[in-house]
Amino acid sequence: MPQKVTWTQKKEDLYIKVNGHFDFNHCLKFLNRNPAECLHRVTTTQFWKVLPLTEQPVLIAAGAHPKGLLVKTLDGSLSPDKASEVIRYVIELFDLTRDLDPFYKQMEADPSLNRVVRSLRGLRLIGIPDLFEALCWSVIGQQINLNFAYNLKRRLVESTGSSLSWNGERYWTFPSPETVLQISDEDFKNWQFSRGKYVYIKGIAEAFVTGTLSKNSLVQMSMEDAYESLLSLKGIGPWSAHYVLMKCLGYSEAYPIQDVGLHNALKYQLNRDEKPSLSELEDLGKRWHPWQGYVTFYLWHTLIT
DNA sequence: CTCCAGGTCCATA
DNA sequence: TATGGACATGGA
Repeated sequence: MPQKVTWTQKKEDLYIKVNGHFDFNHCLKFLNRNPAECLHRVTTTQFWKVLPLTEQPVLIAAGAHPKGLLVKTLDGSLSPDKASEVIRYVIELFDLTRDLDPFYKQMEADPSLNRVVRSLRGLRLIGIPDLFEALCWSVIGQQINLNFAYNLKRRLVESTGSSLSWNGERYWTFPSPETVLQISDEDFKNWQFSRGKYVYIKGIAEAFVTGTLSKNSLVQMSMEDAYESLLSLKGIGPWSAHYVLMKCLGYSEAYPIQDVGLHNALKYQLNRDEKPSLSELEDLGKRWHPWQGYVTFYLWHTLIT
């Protein structure tokens, strides 16, 4: 059962009350894990981002507040429609409707990972609410190290995305599918994308533009059907499909079993010399069901230096 | 120099 | 159905 989230508005401030476990600092640490991140900014106590809403982008600064989150919108007045869109986006971004009690109960019985999970209590799965962005990011991240991936994303976003300046800082949004389709292969090459990556990304953009693909249609399917739809896209394999199911479509049981980060984190946390085998990963996945995605995310968090 | 990074596709047998 | 190579680049 999803957990209830309530909120109140005072002028440009939105106070979101989170029921259940929530630790903003654990979330902030994950959001701050790479200095080359270009789609949001993290300061000591605040998370800053331009939200890509339907009418116009809105810059927010979010910080901890007793029992929840205080979201300040920083540019212009906040109509009721806009406010509820901001709320919806923030709820998805921080997975605020998830009831974590069953997850914690289940993991308490897990002798190997209960300490890790306990140490990150209140961490929620940080999502990528925008499906196009999530798909592109999964393609960009394939096979290469994360630092390089963040640089590729940054070159793409800072060359073709939109930006908004506030108080001397510039905030970017991910380019639209239409914009991505206009990018020349030459540009992608100069940004050091492999040919595979930009062909896949353009193909995905094409699927959005032609209406073959939309988040709206995927959320109405079963997880299995959504998985198959994602797999049918060139460049989206099992890892990417599961990545998108967990980061964008809200499936806590999505399980990117091929993920190298997951393998390494398990190796360390289980105190092994080798990475776990595929069959062991499958067994672990069965044990964690339906929280494979959450466990994976918690393990990713342990990799932050 | 070799191997590995948040994999995936394609050719070949 | 299964396996090998290519892909771009940087760091260990």
